[in-house]
Amino acid sequence: MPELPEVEITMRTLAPHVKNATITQCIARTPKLRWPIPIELAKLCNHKKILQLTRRAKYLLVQLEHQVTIIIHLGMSGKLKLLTHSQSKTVEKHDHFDLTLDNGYTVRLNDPRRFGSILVTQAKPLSHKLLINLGPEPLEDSFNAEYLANLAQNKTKNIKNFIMDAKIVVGVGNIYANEALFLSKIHPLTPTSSLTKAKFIKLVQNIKLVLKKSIAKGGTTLKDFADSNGKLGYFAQELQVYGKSGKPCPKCKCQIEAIIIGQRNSFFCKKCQKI
DNA sequence: ACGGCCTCCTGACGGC
DNA sequence: TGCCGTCAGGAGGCCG
Repeated sequence: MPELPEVEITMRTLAPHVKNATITQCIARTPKLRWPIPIELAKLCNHKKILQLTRRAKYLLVQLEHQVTIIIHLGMSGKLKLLTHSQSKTVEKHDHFDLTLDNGYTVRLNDPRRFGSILVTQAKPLSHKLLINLGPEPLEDSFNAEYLANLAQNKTKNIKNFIMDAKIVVGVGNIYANEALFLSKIHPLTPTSSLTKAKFIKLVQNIKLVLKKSIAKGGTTLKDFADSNGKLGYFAQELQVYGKSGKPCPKCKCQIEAIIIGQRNSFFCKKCQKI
């Protein structure tokens, strides 16, 4: 299930197959995912050429000619499948939405939990209300220690929720937040404002590191993620603390602990990660 | 303005 | 074997 690396991999594997293709049909089999699938979507998209597939945070942007953009979010369980037209005749459970292309392919959204979304806009996609208030991309230079330290002043909340806040920085989901904090030797409950500049430098480095490593490993993390070609990712093998409660810390061998922070499972080593 | 809690939904898994 | 409770990778919205 998609965190940023999964969405990035989906974009990279899909882009070459959809770029310059023309949409011949939009099929919505489910009226509502997280939000209703816009009624006007087919009318806006049919017979338009796909200029580009890009990503902002965990949103995929299918940019069409004439200033139309389809905004796709995979939620917690969404996958985009790339199918040939003959493969696309078999519709499986939770196949909610199709883009049929004139080049022989169909892009299909399968999303068991239906937390994903399909939206469309005729304005600049980055000014869409879901995108306009997002923080910087974690892998871009504008996300750096100085930026983070500046925002951290007077912030009472804990560092884990802080880095998972999309207004601060996008794309740091629960898994990668846990991993980056472990590598930075920062306890997840540390009050944000009490971190030193040196810790922010480490933290930013490690957020970038875990995301890049995960992307390089074919994206992914957990058991049921597959990219749009159905290939599984291998980052799960690299996890140091996520999901490892009771197991020995890879550095000091004492037991990894699990606590709930902001309703999310959090894993850390209390010896290595100090407040 | 902000932080924290709730919620949408299905499937997988563990325990009895 | 099967039923039930619990938990899951996201994130907008609402409440205090």
